[in-house]
Amino acid sequence: MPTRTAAQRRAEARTAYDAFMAVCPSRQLLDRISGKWATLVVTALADGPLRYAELARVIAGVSQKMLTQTLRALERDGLVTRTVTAAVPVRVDYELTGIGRDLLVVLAAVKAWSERHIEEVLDAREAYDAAQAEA
Amino acid sequence: MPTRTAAQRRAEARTAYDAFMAVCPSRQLLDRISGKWATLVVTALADGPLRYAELARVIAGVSQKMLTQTLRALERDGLVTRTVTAAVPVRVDYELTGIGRDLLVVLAAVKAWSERHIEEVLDAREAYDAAQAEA
DNA sequence: CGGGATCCGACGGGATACTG
DNA sequence: CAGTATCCCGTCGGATCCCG
Repeated sequence: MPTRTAAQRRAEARTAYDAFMAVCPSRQLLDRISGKWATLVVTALADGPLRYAELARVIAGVSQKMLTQTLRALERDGLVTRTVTAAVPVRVDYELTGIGRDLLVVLAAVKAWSERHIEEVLDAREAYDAAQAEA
Repeated sequence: MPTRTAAQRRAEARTAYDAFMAVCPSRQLLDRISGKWATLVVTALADGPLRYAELARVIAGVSQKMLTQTLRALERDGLVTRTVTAAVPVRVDYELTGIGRDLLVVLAAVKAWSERHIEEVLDAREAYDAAQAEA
């Protein structure tokens, strides 16, 4: 059961969305799409559809619980499609939607940034911790 | 006390960083910078330094605990500087560093994406929930 | 003003076991 | 293969009180 009716939603929609506002739905969305697992899942689907087990392999260390949970949330938000192929055993493919590919561009930049700047951050941490230790 | 020595870190650094790998430090960094509070704090500092109370006001709904915790983490990672001006009462300013401004570009895109696509996502959710309800 | 310290509930998230 | 269900623990995160 949705917490808001479509009419209520449309009324809200007339005001600008601003994630700095506490109750703005765009902040909830920000909470969703930012975050480790969403970022890794979306970027993992960059080169086309993947099966569940393939995703689990690409994203090393993810538990099935978090993988399933994240995929469901992304599917519900219209960012990923879930295609079941009846067979034995069953085959399930996940693929980015149009809007999902749009998000991919943004999230891929975040992931790439982490990988590009991790060394500087590691050095900064070392310096910070050293300064704290002497104090 | 750091969990790795500088020598160990440097040894690791010779291998490429890939956030898809479970133990890669860049995934820890991804975990840090992705996430609601980090994104909001960094983007809030886009137009220059802000005081603690100003940050708390701009980022509506943030508790002091999370604001302080997030600011400390960003400072430790070298993304934000903390400047204390001795006075009564004390004045503390937070400002993005060079690398912090670099991150801002990426995170601002994430925040903007949320605000731009929230309506489509809301519609997708409604459709998804409706489909689930009838099943 | 800019926090630190503490308590506590809620949820994130891993491990394991079971199913169609 | 692709999940679901359950247990369990750690952390997230808010509320409150206190301090320099």
